[in-house]
Amino acid sequence: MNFFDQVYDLVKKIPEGRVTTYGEIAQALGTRDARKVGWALHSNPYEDVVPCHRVVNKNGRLAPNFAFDGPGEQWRRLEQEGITFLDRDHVNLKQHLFVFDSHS
DNA sequence: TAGATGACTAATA
DNA sequence: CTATTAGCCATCT
Repeated sequence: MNFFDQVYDLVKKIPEGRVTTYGEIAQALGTRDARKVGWALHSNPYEDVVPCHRVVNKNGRLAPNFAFDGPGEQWRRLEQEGITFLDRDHVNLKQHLFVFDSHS
């Protein structure tokens, strides 16, 4: 089980209408490097398997909009799941942040 | 092997 | 809130 698979496994566990941060995933995996998480999603997102659109940075800001099918695609998917936004690029973390129980 | 890069975070201004 | 710096570490060249 590589780091990548662990990341994908966790991301797949994020329920609909929820989002989480790179830092949360990193900690849940016993590391502190959120960059690795970002790199994992960038490298092999297992498209249609891993809901990477539910992963945002600590500020609630979406990843670069061009990281998916097209600009605004991440936003469209999230809104469709019931996620509320502060603006076009920021999800309402306060309401939708999902935390893994691995590190309490 | 070394240096640059990056879907990040935290501290500081 | 933004901008800058530093820390982090796998991957790329």
